[in-house]
Amino acid sequence: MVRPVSFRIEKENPGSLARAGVLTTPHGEIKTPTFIAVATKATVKGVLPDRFESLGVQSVIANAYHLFLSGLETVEKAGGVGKFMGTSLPTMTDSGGFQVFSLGVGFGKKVSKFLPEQKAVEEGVAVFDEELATSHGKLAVIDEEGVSFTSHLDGTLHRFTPERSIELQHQLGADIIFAFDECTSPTADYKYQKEAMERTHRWAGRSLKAHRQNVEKNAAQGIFGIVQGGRFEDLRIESAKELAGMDFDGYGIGGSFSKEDILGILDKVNRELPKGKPRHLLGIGEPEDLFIGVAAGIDTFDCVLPTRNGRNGTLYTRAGKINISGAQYREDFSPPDSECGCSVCKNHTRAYLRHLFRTNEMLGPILATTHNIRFLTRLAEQIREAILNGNFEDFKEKFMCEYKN
RNA sequence: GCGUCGGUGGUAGAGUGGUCAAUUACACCACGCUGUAAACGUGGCGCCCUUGCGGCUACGGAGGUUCGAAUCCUCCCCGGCGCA
Repeated sequence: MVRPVSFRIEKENPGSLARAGVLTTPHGEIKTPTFIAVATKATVKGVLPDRFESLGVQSVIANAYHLFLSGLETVEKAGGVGKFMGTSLPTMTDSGGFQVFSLGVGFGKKVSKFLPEQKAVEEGVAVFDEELATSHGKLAVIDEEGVSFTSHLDGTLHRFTPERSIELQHQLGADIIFAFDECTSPTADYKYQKEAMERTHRWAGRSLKAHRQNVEKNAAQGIFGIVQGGRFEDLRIESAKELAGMDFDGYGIGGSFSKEDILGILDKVNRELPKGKPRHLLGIGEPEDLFIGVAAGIDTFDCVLPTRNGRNGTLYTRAGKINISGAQYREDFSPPDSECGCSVCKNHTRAYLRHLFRTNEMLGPILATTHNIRFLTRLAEQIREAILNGNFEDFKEKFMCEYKN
């Protein structure tokens, strides 16, 4: 049968794993490399859906955990997350695995290890030790079958299993869904990392099976597996090999937290994955990351930074990031980025954006986010062009030379 | 003119004999955010420096009481309110 999601490589870059390609989905093609905008709760915060195309956004990724907690039924009745949002672009949903991590370790960078205790599961009913969870300030506890967690919104108890996550993602109806994985803390020790990775592999198998068994959804949605293994090279390679042996439509690289972490071994991971299938780097997407990722064989990226930074007043420019509320921009009547060409750069000045942020006007975050999104999608477009023209290395060097941060 | 209440750091506003260079908020300055519990968070915010449980100057002004005052007393200046 013809799969709903397929990938075609147009051109490879000699000397690296970089390639330009086309990812085909039921809702159209995605030209890669590209940046996927994050729409966690069915909205790219601050960006009107009817502007996606003019901003070069080819696809958005929503989140099963967040939409499960609010709006699931509505989204399903609306005809899926894309239709609900009012966009005809291809969509993706993340499985919620990352939330297990962020809720499990608490918020912020102060990560701690998960409780490895095996929670008994009887007759498919979750046994949740609330005291155990709350005593550690955590909202989630993991066991072999899945994860029990309390909603960060109202404290209600819920349980995700690979099967459940896939079911939710079927209801959300995105073109591409992700296997349910366990995203570990980057500081987790080898033993736990290995344990979590092996569990993720088992969950990957269950996720895949749950998806393929649903004939209708299997014909309408593609599924990506997620490589784990933390910062350990051998685990990452083992994970890639293991996942490569499963019949996924594409792969996500998860659990990456910094350039120091996964980006250094990314190419080794990607060499183990099927060359002809798309690779998505989950959650990573600073400008420099795009170059590193693409060179290591990544096709698509998603990252909250362009939107979050936009809301918080940080703008991307060719020369690096700037904090627009800085005093030095008070009378800077130049555009955010002189070469960007987006509607914000065409019509507005740094001084105006600064003014909007200082006065707490909602248009400030909106304009900043709009520009940031365009900055990333445009950069990806330029990278794609460079690959097609055979001058990826030159473009990379030129950009990195000017971009400071 | 009499009476009364009040004058604190950019602003508002705590403090009402020592632990006060002075709570807090806002403003201001800087920085950070990487599969979004984030339109959020952290730090700074009198001056000086060899940056220290350091020095100096400060709570309208001048004096005084006291070991010690933003805090008590006296006079002056300024403002609100009331009566003339």
